[in-house]
Parts: sequence; C-alpha cells; structure tokens
Amino acid sequence: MASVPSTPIEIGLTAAIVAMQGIVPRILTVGGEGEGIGLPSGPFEPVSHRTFEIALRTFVAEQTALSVGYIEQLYTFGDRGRHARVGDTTHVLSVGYLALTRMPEQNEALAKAGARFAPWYKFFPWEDWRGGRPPMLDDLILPELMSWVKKAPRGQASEPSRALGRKERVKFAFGGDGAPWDEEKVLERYELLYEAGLVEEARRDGREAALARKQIAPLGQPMHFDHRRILATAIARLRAKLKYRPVVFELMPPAFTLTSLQNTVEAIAGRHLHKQNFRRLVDSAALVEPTGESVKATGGRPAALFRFRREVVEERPAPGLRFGTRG
Amino acid sequence: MASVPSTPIEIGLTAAIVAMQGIVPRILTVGGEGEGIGLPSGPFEPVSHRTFEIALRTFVAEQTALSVGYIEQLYTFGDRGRHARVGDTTHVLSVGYLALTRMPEQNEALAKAGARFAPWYKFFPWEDWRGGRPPMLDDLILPELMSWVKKAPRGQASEPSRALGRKERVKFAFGGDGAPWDEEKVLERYELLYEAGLVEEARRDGREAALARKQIAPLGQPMHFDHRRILATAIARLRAKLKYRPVVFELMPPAFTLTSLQNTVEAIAGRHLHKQNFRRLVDSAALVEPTGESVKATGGRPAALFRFRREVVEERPAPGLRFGTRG
DNA sequence: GTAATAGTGTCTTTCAGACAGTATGAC
DNA sequence: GTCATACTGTCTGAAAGACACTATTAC
Repeated sequence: MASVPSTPIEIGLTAAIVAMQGIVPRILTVGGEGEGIGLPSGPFEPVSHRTFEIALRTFVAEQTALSVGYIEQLYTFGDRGRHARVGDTTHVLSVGYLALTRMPEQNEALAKAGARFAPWYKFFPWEDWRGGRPPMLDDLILPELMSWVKKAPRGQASEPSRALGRKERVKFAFGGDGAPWDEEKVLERYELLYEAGLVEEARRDGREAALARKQIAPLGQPMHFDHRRILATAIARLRAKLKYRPVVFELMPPAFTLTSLQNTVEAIAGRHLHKQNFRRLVDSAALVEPTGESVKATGGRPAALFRFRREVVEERPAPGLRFGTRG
Repeated sequence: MASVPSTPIEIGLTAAIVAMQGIVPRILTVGGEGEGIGLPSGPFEPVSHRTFEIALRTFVAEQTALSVGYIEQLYTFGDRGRHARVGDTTHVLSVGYLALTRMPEQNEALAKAGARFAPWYKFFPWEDWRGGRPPMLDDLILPELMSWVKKAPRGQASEPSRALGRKERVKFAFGGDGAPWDEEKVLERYELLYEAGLVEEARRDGREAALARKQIAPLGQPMHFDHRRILATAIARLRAKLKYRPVVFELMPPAFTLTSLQNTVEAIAGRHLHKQNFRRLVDSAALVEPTGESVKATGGRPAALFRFRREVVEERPAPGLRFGTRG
C-alpha cells in the first residue's frame, strides 16, 4: 500500500481568479499573443508550503501581485490525455482552485507580470444568455453535435444503464426537446464539445473526432493545457454557489447599489433576473443593510447604497440568493 | 513553471464507499483490532491508470472484491500535518472519493480481504438526530467547546474580518443561540472538534490543545491518517447532494417501497422527515414509478413497490428530494 | 375486533413570479 | 413637462408544512 511511485509526479496548482468590471465577469490570465493563453499556475512544493492554499496564495502574489480573498478548491484533474504536450513526465496532475477578488484600481503590476483580466465569456460565448439565446447554439453547436450523435459507434454499452447515450447527453447538457437550459451545466457542455471535437483543445490533444472534422470557426478562445476545463468548472461552481452561499459579495465593493449587485449576479449566471423579485429576495434574505448613503450618477433617481451583513452566515443554514429558474 | 519536484510525492486515492443496510448507513472500512481502522486506499500509478476513477475502481475491486456504481471526487487533501506518522516522505497527498453501492448479499469476499461495512455513525455519533438531539452534544461536546472558546489566544487577527472567531465558528457549525442545526455542516463540526483537540486524531497528530486537555471519553471512533476527515466530507457531500440529484437510488435495490426510500434518506440526513410530505415530494418530483408489485412482509398493509425513473435526469435541471428544513 | 403499517384528502402558510404603479433625479 | 432610473404595493398560483382520515394486512 505504501509503494514508491515509479514515475516522478508533479502537482500543479491552477487558479481561476475572478473579478467583476461593470457587467463583465473577468478571469485572470497569463501569456497570450502567439504563445497561447492560460490560467496562472505553479508547482506545489511540499517542503516549503504547508497547505495548498498557502502555496496558491504565495505564487499568485508572486506572479500577479494580487492578493485574493475567497479561495475554494474545485477539482483535481489527473487525466494524462488532456495534459501538457511538453512531454509525458511533467504536470501529470493539476489541482484547480476558484478565487474571488475585487478588480484592482491599478493594473500595472499585473501587466508587468504578463497577466491580465480577460472577459470570461470570450472562452465560453455560448454561456452568456443576457442578450437572449446565443445564435451560435442553433447555427453551429447543435447542428455539429447532432452529426456527432449520429456518428456514435454501435453497441458500445460497456457501462450498464448508467451511462447515457450521446443523444441523451446532448439533451441533458444543452436542453431542448422539453429539457430546459440549466446554466450550471457549464462543465458538462464543455466536456461534450471536447468529446465531439468542436473545441480547439480536442484537436491539439489529438482526438480522432477533431481530426476527422472539417475546419469550422473555433468555439470560443482556447487555453493552455486543461485550463479551459478548469475555468468551466469554476464558472459552474460559482453559478451554483451563488444560490446558497453569499459569495457574490466577495466580488462587490464595500458599498454598492442593488442594481449593481443584480448586474453582478446576472453576469455570473449569464442570464437576466426579474428585478422586483431580485430586490425582494435580497431584502427578505436580510443579506444587506443600507449604509444611508446614495449615489446620483446615472441620470435617474439616485440609488441607495448597501453593505453586506456578514452576520447572516451564522444565522441561517444556506444564505444565498436563491433566484429561481425563470427570468 | 515546470520545475522538478524536490521531494518525491505520492498520491493516495482514498474511497468512502457507502451502502445501506435497513436503516443503518454503512461505510466500507479496512483494518481494525489493534492496528486501527481506515478507509480503503491505494496509490495512484500514472503509468498504469489513465484516470483517477479507473485507478480507484481497480484497487477497490482488488482490495474488496466489490464493484461500485456511482463515483464522485470529493476533495484533495494536501496538509502535511494531518498525515501519516510513518515518516515524512510517504502519502503527502490524498484524493478523496465518494462511492455509492448496494450492500452485497455475501460479505465473505469482503471479510477475506479484511474489509467490512461499519455503521458510519460509530465515527460521528453526534450526527445522528433520528432519536432526537444526541445528549452528548449538551453533556460533552458543547461544554468542552465553550472552554476552548474561552482559551482563545488574544489579538490573533492575522486574517481580516473574513475569519470568524472561535465563538462564531462554534455557533455556525453546531447551531444554538438562534442559529439552527444544519445537517450538512458535518465537515465544519469535525474540523472544529479536531482543532479543539476533542477527537483522538488531534492528540495523535500532536496538537497542543489535545495534549493539554485532560483525558475524557473519545468522541466517536477514530480512524487512520485523515480518513475520518474524508468520511466527514463524504457524508456532508452526500447529505447536500440528496437534495438536488437523485443519488439515493444508487443505494436502493431496483424495486423498493416508499417507506424504505424514506428510511434511507433519513438515515443519510440523520433526521426524521414528515411522512406525508415526503411521499408527495417523491410523487410530484416524478422520480419513481410503480412496478405494479407489492410486498406483504411487515405485518401491516402491503407496500407497493417502485422503481427509479432514470429519465428524470434529462427532464429537469435539479431532480432531487428537496426536503425542507423541518421534520 | 386490535395492532400495525400503507396510503389519501385537504387546509393553511409561505413564497416565487408577475402585474402595475409611485418616487426622484437630469434635461 | 419628458425621459430614465430607483423603488413599492399587491395579486396569483405553486409549493411546504401539518392536520385528520381511510385502506389492507396479521393476529
């Protein structure tokens, strides 16, 4: 049970660091221009770092001159197939983290470190429904997925009834035919697009489906290694967590208007919410309290400012913004 | 970014394998009698296993002659402090998994492999509220935690306002004083008991609080390494997941009565549910369909048998048993 | 018949979703 | 005044929570 590993294993910590700018959710990226873009990451050194979280905070501070607040572990990816092209000995394993921060005033330190906050929907354009259902779904994605469904190999029932067929998986992830669009299924959708060879990473990793497929416009901007998958996991987790934990406030300034709070939630969820219900929700959940101040910058009625009530986390089991399924 | 690790790292996969027996939720354990009890675990060998899940299924099959159905990654633990006493080079990192299975008819293969299904509340007696609020909470746990709260070191505000004080953490995890008991906070409670030195593992790992504390009855049966923490994570995840994914059915036989389904949910959640509401919930969620058969073994009216409708996972975003906060 | 378990009918409270309306600013 | 944004009042229908009641077995 306690054998010596036969190949050296390196553990990479990869961080999806989120910040908001107006109605645009942004993700911290490194690299770019020719060499490819990715999430900030670094090796975990057990001798110098006691925990993952300490290691993560350290290398993020070093690489991006940014101090992050909320941190949460996402998932540990161990597939060899989806990893570095660099060789077969490096980066076998990556532990993904989600971190929330507030957009820094000055981005110079970031730029110097080669990092910048990129809009996250550049990587997942089909996930933003705030302008209505994205046309690319019907124009490109679903037709391509349908032909992938038809190409399914016969009699491949290695798993019993548990594993869904291709058709069912598409319906599950993308909705349609009675099934609704579930904004939380970000990872399922990305994985399906990967398997169907519709994202650049699939071709890069040498999947047959991708090689066989004729060249079409790429679906969203690709990333290094499995970083887009980690980002998909991060978005999915954040969208789910919003509803039962008050994590939005980690992205908000100390004082904010209810409209800006709603904008932030909508930006993350990728869809619009009913305004009056949102306000009632926030009010009845007692998540915020008025500061007494207000801002008069919009050309309309001045908006009252609010602050987050930290006490709620002790009061109730699941204090989140339980917005429902409709707009 | 791609440096060679300075110390050899081994990755251990550890599985919390759950099965039901009547109203007793059980967890697969290995070892016992003197040498200490633990969860089945094995090393991850990147050369022979393509993914964690394959590696996990393989070693579980080898160690326990058991084939598991549902598998889900829980968390990756990297703290050095909580790991093996064996030395400092082994088992630096453990990836925890939750697996659900049905109790095998024959346990001989298990027994031969040195494994057995133990009732999980042996390890967490304070988590079972089906017989009412466990007396040990008021008799032992809360008094001890209160004295730990009082012993808090002064001015240790290294983290800003984010980190709660000891008092707030106890209230958050264990409820009381207006705050309710949240059955999902299994991990928070265990971590608090560990920090306060009230569980055996804390003493074993050499925490001051535990060493300073006078000898009292141990709180639940301890486990090897950080295995009880992984089990706490598994129970918490399962309790939460019940409510929005139809995972209970992985623990049920193909045909079951509504009462046995409710018993299983109650066993996992650790508390009683309102019978009529539970039935209506199951009915309105359209999670099951009658088989047409019934059983007449109980001495009362025969119960109709039902089967799980696998189709629901495609129909609705979150098909679970959204039982509420009250019984 | 009684005891025991299985299952139904309906009432009340709460709350999500939506309607329409009022308030306060810039111009 | 108009336009734009901020905010409130109230209706409706769907659930959650809890009540009492009926059904079918063993004895």
